[in-house]
Amino acid sequence: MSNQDTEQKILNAATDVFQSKGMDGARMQEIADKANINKAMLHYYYRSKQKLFEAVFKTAISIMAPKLTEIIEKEEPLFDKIKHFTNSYINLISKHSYIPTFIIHELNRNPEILQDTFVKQFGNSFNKMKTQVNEMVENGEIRPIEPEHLIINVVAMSIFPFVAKPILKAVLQKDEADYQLLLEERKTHVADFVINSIKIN
Amino acid sequence: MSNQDTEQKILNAATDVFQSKGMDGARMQEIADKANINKAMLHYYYRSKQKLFEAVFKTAISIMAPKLTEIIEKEEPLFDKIKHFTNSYINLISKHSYIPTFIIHELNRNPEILQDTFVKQFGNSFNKMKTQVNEMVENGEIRPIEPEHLIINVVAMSIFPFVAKPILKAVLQKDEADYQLLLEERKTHVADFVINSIKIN
DNA sequence: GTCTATAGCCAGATAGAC
DNA sequence: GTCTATCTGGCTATAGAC
Repeated sequence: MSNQDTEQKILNAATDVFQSKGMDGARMQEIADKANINKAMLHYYYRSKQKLFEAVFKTAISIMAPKLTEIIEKEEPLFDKIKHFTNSYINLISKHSYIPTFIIHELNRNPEILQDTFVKQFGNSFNKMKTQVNEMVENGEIRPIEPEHLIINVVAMSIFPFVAKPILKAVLQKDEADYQLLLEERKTHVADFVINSIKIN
Repeated sequence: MSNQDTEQKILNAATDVFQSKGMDGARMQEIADKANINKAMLHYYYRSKQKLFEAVFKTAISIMAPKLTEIIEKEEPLFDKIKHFTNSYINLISKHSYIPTFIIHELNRNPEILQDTFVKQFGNSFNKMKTQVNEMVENGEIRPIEPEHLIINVVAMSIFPFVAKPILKAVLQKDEADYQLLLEERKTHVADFVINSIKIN
């Protein structure tokens, strides 16, 4: 098998295991088993558990971050932006549902692993949206709101149902299919809820 | 020293370590050091790491759950309920800021550890609020909304800023003091935001 | 590049003296 | 109840044959 295939198979297996068990709970043996290769090969390709973890973490950020900056940076009316965001971000997370909890846990363990590049990129995109919101408030087009709170609200309502899935599933007494339905509903519900809150009647 | 004091000292130290490192990342030695006792004593009082962890997890749930059910169960107008919830729940979490991330991570690792009692208690309280919301919608007192989405929204906006603190602090470029200020603002902001969204003008 | 075998370490748990 | 010393198992990592 070619180098690249093996390397990719390892990264895929490592992604599965690290994202569900976390850095500390993950076992190199389990990753090797999932990749159908020998444990020694993991070290041959990635040198150490730490380096393999870093590759997985970096990939996770690179899946979540570009879409986020892309949407809030796009030149379009605020309400459209909000609709696009909730729809495509909830869609994206549905395909990678372990990532948010993984990122949150690992970042709480060790906040330093956040890359500068991501923070700066987001900072720039967010500044544009800040201006957009502030201008609309000044022009009386929407109710007064701090852009920071607005974006936290949108992101929180989009992501939280994924990270709190086990507890929400239990207390709302939903099976897997019902919970998936609820997540689907949120693609439009969250946008409507936010727009209702800030629009002038 | 009395049994109870030692047992409590151990539980406090274990809470610190488990909540910041997680079950897998926690070390019995570190807990012993924090409690200023011998490692063997941990096993004398709690038998195993697993049992000590369960005690910590149970305590964490018992700190978060009663307040939650208490507020949503109280007989009072919906808007007051929302205001009380965001204010006192954000206040409570501020005093135990590691708990939400801890619960979320451990529940994703192993969803079975959720106690039945908590789920049932919450289920009962939530049913009352459900009726309240549905009646207000039918009477045209608030905009149409599914009670489930409403409660997810309120809880998400209250808790998310704590679990995503490292990433939000970085991208919003806030130091610790500024971030605390933002959390303080959310006690009223979240309630206002929600009420604006559902109230009829 | 891929495997087997093993080094070396570290953490949870316990035995046993006091 | 509290300590020291130690057992035991499991895990990362590597040496070395092919």
